[in-house]
Amino acid sequence: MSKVEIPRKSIYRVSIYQRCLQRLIENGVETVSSDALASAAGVKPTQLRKDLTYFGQFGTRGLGYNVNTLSEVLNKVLGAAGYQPVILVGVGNLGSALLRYGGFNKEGFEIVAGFDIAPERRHASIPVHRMEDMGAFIRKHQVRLAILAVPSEAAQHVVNQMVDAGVQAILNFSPTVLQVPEEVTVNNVDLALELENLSYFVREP
Amino acid sequence: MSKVEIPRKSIYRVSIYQRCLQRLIENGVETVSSDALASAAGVKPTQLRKDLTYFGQFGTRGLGYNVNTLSEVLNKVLGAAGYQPVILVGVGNLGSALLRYGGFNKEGFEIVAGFDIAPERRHASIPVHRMEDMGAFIRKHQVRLAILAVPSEAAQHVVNQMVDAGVQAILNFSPTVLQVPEEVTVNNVDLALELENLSYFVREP
DNA sequence: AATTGTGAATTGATTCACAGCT
DNA sequence: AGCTGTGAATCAATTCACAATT
Repeated sequence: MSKVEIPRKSIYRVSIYQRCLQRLIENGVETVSSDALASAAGVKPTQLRKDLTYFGQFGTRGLGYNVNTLSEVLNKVLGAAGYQPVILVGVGNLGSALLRYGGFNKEGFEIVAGFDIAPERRHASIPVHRMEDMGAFIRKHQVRLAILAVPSEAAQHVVNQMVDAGVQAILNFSPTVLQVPEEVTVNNVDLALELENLSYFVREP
Repeated sequence: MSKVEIPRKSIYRVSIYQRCLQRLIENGVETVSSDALASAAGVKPTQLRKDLTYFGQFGTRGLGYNVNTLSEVLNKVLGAAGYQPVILVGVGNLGSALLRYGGFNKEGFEIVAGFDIAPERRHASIPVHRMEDMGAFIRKHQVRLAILAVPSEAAQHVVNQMVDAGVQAILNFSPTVLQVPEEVTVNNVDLALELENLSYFVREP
């Protein structure tokens, strides 16, 4: 078993490196040193190198990394190679704001459906279904990834249904701590909390 | 100098504790143990206690914490006591989605104005001004907190202006690494990255 | 000469274990 | 008896320092 336990933070940073590489490709750059790439990503070069060693050796000593090769490798590592259907559950204030913001629909991701207790909350670009149909939909379309934006009270209940139906990863915008089995991954994004947190750092003149 | 260097993660968690306390208050609970509060917040009780010691001693041995007292203390600690005017810069796709989502306007925060290069992007609830007027506005209204949702290319430039004018903390939704002087705090929220990151954890059946 | 890859050292965060109050 | 507060121990992440490679 090669479970060497890769730190979650490393995986996070790999996504950042990936984005920087994309920009380099656009600019026609062919080779990049750990030094240059790290500074673009806002980390120390040793950290970048250490992060990469979790996945293999991709550089050439004395030279650096081939931008295209590295980008392809990281793509594979991140599993971003294939297509991922995504559902968005909770099409209220925040949910529909997230839909309107198109940023999720890129590079292999597609929000294929919304779900809400009040599905008349219709949305131009994607169909919004009734909550009761979520489980069946997940199973039918083999959805593995879900965005959750329901009120806190409903969150845990909805998550249980999702997980039962086969969802493996959840991007959670509801301000609650979710209980999930350990094979399911949750990324929490708590917008109000982020703002609140900042006010600690605002000090008087 | 009492700079004991409080870990940023602790401050983060304090915001979470605060939210759990709020719920307890609503339910009329008067006292809570570190054990109970920690499990509500999804952390270990020792961690909660350790976090609190950075700010003082608020509990009664053998009993627990008084919910009201603790909540007030944490409020003060987080600087959330007063009123904070907030500006939102970049009223495009994401920016206006964030405005529509009302979640920021609570507990002492108020989004007082938006700024955009194309200010005709008018928005029902708040005035959207021209970008050139941002600096003056920040100075005039003593704005210390800003939400940034401009395209990556523009982000650093806008941030420089903000910081010059006196902004001390930025909630950054632009997918870029921002360069700021060390007295300025940035919280990054990169929605696309969060989703991309999750796909690493989605494994085949 | 430049730059990667990595074991060792360091720094930081979490958890333990228990003394100290109530 | 119950629960907090905390120094000491452990665990995890980062950074250093340098050998290996082109």
